[in-house]
Amino acid sequence: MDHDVRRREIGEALLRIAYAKGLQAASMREVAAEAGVSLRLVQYYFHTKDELLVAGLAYLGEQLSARVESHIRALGTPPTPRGMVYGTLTAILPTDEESRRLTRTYAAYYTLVLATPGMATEHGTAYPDLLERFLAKQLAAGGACAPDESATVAAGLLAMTNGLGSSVLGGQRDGAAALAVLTYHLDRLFV
Amino acid sequence: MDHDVRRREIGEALLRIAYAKGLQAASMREVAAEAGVSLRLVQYYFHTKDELLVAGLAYLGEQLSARVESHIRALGTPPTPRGMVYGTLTAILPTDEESRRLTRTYAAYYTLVLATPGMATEHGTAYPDLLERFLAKQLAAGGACAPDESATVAAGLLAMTNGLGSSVLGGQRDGAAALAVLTYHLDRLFV
DNA sequence: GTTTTCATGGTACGACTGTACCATCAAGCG
DNA sequence: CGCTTGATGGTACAGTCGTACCATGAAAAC
Repeated sequence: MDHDVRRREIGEALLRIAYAKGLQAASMREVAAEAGVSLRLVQYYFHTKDELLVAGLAYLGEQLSARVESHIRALGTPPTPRGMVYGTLTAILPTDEESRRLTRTYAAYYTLVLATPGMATEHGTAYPDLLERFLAKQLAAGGACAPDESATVAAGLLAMTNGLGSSVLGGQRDGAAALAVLTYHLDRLFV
Repeated sequence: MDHDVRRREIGEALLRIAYAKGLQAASMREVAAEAGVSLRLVQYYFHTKDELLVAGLAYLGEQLSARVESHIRALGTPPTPRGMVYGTLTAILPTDEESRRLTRTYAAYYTLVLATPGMATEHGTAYPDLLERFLAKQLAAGGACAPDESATVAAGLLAMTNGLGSSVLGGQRDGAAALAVLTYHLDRLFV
């Protein structure tokens, strides 16, 4: 069987466990059972647990960026700057099943990433920075703020979205309420 | 020796470990060593590990709210609504040693709280909600926004602050940059 | 056809983990 | 004085963890 396919299957099993029970519940044996393979196979395709965890984070990053892209693309043509910003931020806000899955799984990785310096930087999670620059460009293009302030506004907006996502995951409010808060602030920006 | 004092000592040891190495590194033995007591004593004062973790979270919550209060009080009299908002939000942004300690330790608890439904609600962390209402009142009093929008603005502001805090902890930017983003948005609100 | 390589299974090992159990010592109380 | 109660120490137990080791079958290479 194809190596990459197998690795992905096992990686997805890890992400399912991380989503449902958190990373601390993700032992090698648990992942093997979830993927329907033997413990030895998990060891075979990922020599060590760290390798498995890192691969899982990479898969998750792929899925997240794919979701953002498809969300923007679904806005139809031509996408206005306002639509780009709206589409990007709503893509990473846990409002539907998929985004809830992605954000919650990412949250499961959060403490691990914090406790492991260099995990985010080395393994494909410079993504927030990229997103922020993209947002800044769209904000400036849309005339939502002065060009020299776009970076600041973008940073604030992305941080707000992440913070709202956390509050949704924590049960403080539901996705609709979070979306309302976000759109209120977006509407204030775009005239 | 006083029971409460002992419990607090051990709880603080737990928080130190959570801050430095994350909660997953906080075993009973590790906590005992950090507190300079025997494993048996940790068991004696906290019958189970869950009890210890919950107590640690409670201590952390105390410290966080104490920090917010003292930060507001340090603004001098009379505190303006703008000062209240500014003081509250900068208190929970990791800009100095103490706030970095508090937020990072809280972040260590984050996944545990998410994975344990009812942990936040049952054990003294309805705090975000309280904070949000307080902010909303100050925003309305300060004329920063229409009274019927103050809840939305407060929610957005608190979410932004939390998101900025996450980015600081994740190494995406430093505390000063986060503070700059926050003050920019606050200045836009208060005339 | 033999041999090497790859993929897979099973299992054992040592190091942890949380918790339970037993012993000891001091203090207070009858 | 004797006895109970609270505080502490040490340690054992059962389970789980990541990882290493050995075996086997199948396919491919020579």
